[in-house]
Amino acid sequence: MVLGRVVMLADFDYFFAQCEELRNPLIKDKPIVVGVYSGRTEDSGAVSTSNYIARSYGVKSGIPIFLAKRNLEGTDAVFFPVDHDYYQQISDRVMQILSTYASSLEQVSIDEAYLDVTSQMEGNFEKAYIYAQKIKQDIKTQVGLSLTVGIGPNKLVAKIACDSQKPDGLTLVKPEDATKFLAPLPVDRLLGVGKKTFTRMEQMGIKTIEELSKFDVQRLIAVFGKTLGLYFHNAANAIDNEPVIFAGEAESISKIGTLKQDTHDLTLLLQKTDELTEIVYKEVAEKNYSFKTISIYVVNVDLVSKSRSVTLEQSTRDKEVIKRNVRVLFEKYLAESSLDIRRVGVKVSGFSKEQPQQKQLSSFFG
DNA sequence: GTATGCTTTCGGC
DNA sequence: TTACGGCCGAAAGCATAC
Repeated sequence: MVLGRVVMLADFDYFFAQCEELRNPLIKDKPIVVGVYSGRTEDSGAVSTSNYIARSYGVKSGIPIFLAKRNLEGTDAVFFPVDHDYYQQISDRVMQILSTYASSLEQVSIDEAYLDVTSQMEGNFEKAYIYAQKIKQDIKTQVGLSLTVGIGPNKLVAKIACDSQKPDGLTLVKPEDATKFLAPLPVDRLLGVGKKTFTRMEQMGIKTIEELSKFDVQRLIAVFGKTLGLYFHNAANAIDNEPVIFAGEAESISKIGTLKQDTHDLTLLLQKTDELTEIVYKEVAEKNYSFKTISIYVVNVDLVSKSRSVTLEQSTRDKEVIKRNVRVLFEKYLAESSLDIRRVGVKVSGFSKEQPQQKQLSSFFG
């Protein structure tokens, strides 16, 4: 007999800021802001995460640090630069604990993971609620962090359940309630529905997931193609068979940095990207990857970002190949755009573990 | 025509 | 009135392959 799946999404609350609270519990009642400082001026940078007290002042992820300071003027707010190594250590600990509760764990980011607990629950959703409370309590006791859990018959429902109540939340959606739960939500809550698709669906008279679920499949297929059309139809009907599987290594490695001064000068730009390349290369070499695609990333003075990339004929693991291609990409880019540049980045992707492909003599004789 | 792959942009955290 | 990170995968748009 095949059990219906029981899937959880565990998502740690305001993770970076909560880690700072953990390190220094005395600041818990204050607004906390964790930000990335570019080093250009005292307060140049952006907010990465803030606790809920800071959020009540409109201080949220992505806003400039100077704005956060202005909003929090007169409060006893505390500001921290991101300490990624520390957050990673905490993440490793909590993920390790979570993994003991599941048959499989799929980490989606530093603070988020899916758990397949079907066999632990024997398919029983009543048990799952108690089980999730136990997990939350265990993490609270062992590590001291709060998290939000969504439970559903698959990843899709678990994710949306999780989003529905934060922080320190626990939302359970039974299989028989799943379609009812999704019905009133706007279609862009579904993975795969971005701005363009949202607009297209809107024009077709589809705004809610319920409307999408009732829409004729054949017409969906006619508009979006077989794969996407079927996917949308299933998702809207709370059907999702994506397994919870151990997520492999990252698909790309990149490094971005803010320049001391805005510039359009190739030599100055390459000076910076060479530094970034060294760091990227070090990580790629440590992981023993070969890579096939090299990209540059540019943020102009107007804060508009652009990227350019090349894909090589053959994968390589050569640092000089990165530098050569970054140079060529920048030469081209600078000829196209006359704006001064504020930030630059280097990215490699298209990884393989093997040595770079080369014609093997043995194949001649095989 | 549909699927696949590559490039660029978008958006979440 | 200005001022503003870094990283990732998803989405979108196109070209080419099947």
